[in-house]
Amino acid sequence: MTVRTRVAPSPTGDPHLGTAYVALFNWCFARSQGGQFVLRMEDTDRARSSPESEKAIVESLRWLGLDWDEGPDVGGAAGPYRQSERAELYRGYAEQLVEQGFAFYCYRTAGELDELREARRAAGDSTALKPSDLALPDAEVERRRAAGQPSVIRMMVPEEAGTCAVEDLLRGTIELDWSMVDAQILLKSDGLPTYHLANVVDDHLMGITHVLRGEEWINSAPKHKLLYEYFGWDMPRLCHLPLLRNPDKSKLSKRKNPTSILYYKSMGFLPEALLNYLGRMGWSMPDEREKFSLAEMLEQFDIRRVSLGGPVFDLDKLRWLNGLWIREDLDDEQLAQRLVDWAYNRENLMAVLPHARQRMETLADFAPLTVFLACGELPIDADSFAPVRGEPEDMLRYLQFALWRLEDRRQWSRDGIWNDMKALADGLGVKVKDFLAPLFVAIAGTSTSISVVDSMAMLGPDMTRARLRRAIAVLGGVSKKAQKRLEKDYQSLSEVG
RNA sequence: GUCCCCUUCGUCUAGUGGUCCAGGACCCUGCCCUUUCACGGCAGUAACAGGGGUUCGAACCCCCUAGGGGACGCCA
Repeated sequence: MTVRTRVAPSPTGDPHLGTAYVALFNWCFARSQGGQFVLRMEDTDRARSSPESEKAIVESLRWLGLDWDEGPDVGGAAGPYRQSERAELYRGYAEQLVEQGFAFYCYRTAGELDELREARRAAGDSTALKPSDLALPDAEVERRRAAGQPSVIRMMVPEEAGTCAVEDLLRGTIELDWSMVDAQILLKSDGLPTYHLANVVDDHLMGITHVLRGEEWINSAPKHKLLYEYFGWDMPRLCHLPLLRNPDKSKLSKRKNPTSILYYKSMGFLPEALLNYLGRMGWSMPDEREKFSLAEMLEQFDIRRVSLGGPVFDLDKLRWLNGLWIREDLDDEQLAQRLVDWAYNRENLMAVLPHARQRMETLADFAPLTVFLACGELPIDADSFAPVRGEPEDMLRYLQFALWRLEDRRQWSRDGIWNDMKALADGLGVKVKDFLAPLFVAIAGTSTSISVVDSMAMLGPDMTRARLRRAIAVLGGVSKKAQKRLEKDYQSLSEVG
């Protein structure tokens, strides 16, 4: 058997906890059955693919202690992404389906699609567009083709009433209504495949027998089943895992919770403990023990012990578990080494020193100056902002705008951050110095510190965003109403900029 | 709105018809240990979403309702 995890680089390049979670269960499942576990880099979307984000994911999984087998190299399976090669590969398969009558070219425009969906929705139907909805008169198709309008390849789907039965390892048979299944685009107008096509083609070429993926994919299973039938290929067995949740039960998301593995690393969590904790999400040891290594989990692994309710990611419990690992599994020698590797390494010191040295009169000045770089959450409260001049309302605005801007930032670099902050200050018509003042407190815990922009660059995207979020909360937060107004201001600011 | 999935303490969970007036862990509270804090030890608060069935018997099986979540993209 061969089990794979698709790893999808996020636009910001942060390796997501959910990816590690699914990878862990795929790993355990494959290994416990004596099978192969392979990775498939998912970057059919041009905007998401970058060597950096691929590297970040791969390194995070390695850091956690998950290893994988080298799968067959299907146009760059886990190695560097080779877009042109893969584009050709999928185009071939898409065109094959067109020839066989299982797919068709579609010249509809985005505006037309919106209208069609709106009409269906208004009628109380599902918004799934069927081949007949999308059809155009031959003459019109010919006209658009001649005019050089872009086209996509869509798959044929059943239009009559009925259901599609999908087998799930944990849930048994799931019946999905065909009315919900639209004529999915397989090949985009830029020539690249969508997930659905790439997923099916890759899995077949890689000889995948089992797919463990997030619950969010249940609804697209009929499309995948259909594609396997069209191609005449064997379909892998499916298993949908529950989704990790925010404290409010919604799908774990960056906006509400730090989700990057790198964040937890910089918060000082041990990889063993983080992996252990993920293994406790929706899964339990037969003897209910809380602390276990990956090897121990593998020893006892049984996919049927997965519980289906979406588990809420609880930082308190993770902290407790991490403490257990530190106390019970590391002697002083090992703990010292972990500390050095984590924060007090040469590379980190060399990065801060240029900023710290001007402010140092004794060596002892170094630690107080830089503590904020080596601690998770800053001990700040509303009073911490007292030295900052200006209205609390303005401070909140600055912090919120900075946060929004940095949430969109893809490349995390000192200069990029600086440009963002400068642009915001200019847009607001305030001095950069005043704009940055509350940020100092949020990031470093004090209004007198080394360059806040450099600090943010060193702390990394997730730690920076987390601190900004916390500062906003500490200052009383932004009410729903205020947020709406801020969003509007922010929008108009961005448009001008 | 339509479809799908899910539902045991605040949170993570054990539990697959009787051994459950529901067990463990985090959190919280109290006590002990201790020069402080923490660790550790002990104790306590706290849940089967609701309603109908099936059965001698239901947290466990079936149905309905409610709640939560997900999907409905030229994102994955």
